[in-house]
Amino acid sequence: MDLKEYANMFKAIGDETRLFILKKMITNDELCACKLLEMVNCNQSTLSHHMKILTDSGLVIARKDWKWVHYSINKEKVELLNNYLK
Amino acid sequence: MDLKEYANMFKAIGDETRLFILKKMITNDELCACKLLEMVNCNQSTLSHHMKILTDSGLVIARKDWKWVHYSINKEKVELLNNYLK
DNA sequence: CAATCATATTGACAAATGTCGATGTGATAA
DNA sequence: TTATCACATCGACATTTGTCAATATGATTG
Repeated sequence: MDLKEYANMFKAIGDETRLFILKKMITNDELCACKLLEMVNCNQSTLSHHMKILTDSGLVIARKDWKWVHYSINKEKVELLNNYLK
Repeated sequence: MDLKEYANMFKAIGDETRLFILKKMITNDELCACKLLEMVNCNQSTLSHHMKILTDSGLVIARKDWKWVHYSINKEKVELLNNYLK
């Protein structure tokens, strides 16, 4: 975990929609894409794009189950982020 | 402090150069622009631009003294950021 | 097989971003 | 006054970003 990766994680949540999603995921354990789509007020492809950025950053984990994808927080990475500016 | 402001703070440090600067400022109390310029490996106007983004976000405070501008962490805001994802 | 479902990918676009050189500003010094 | 200093602003540019409609994928169901 170097500076670049941290910057990338901060960038991932430096967007209102994605920060909203991450907040929801903190209190919801797991959420599938369709549930998120109801909450988020954007296009399905846009949501998919946002989720890719969040998972690529490492902050979010995607778990495929049947036809659904369940997203959850990567607690370890969020913890690292919370401690990085101390 | 609403979602938008938080997203904006995260975005401010979602850039490698600016995250580097903020990290330096955590361990250095106050730094003037010219000191930062030595550390950062970018153009003076570029640095000025980055500092504006950091101060606009609220994470950094600028104090003008003679011809120098001294930048320092806004501890309160950084603390809020550290607690936002819990 | 064809149809449906949840999600991903593609292509396109306007808007935002990071960067630089050049210039402006406002204060101090000679 | 002119020159210098520290920093900000402007103008330009290539790159990245967020967004959507359309289409693709891959698994399930009829």
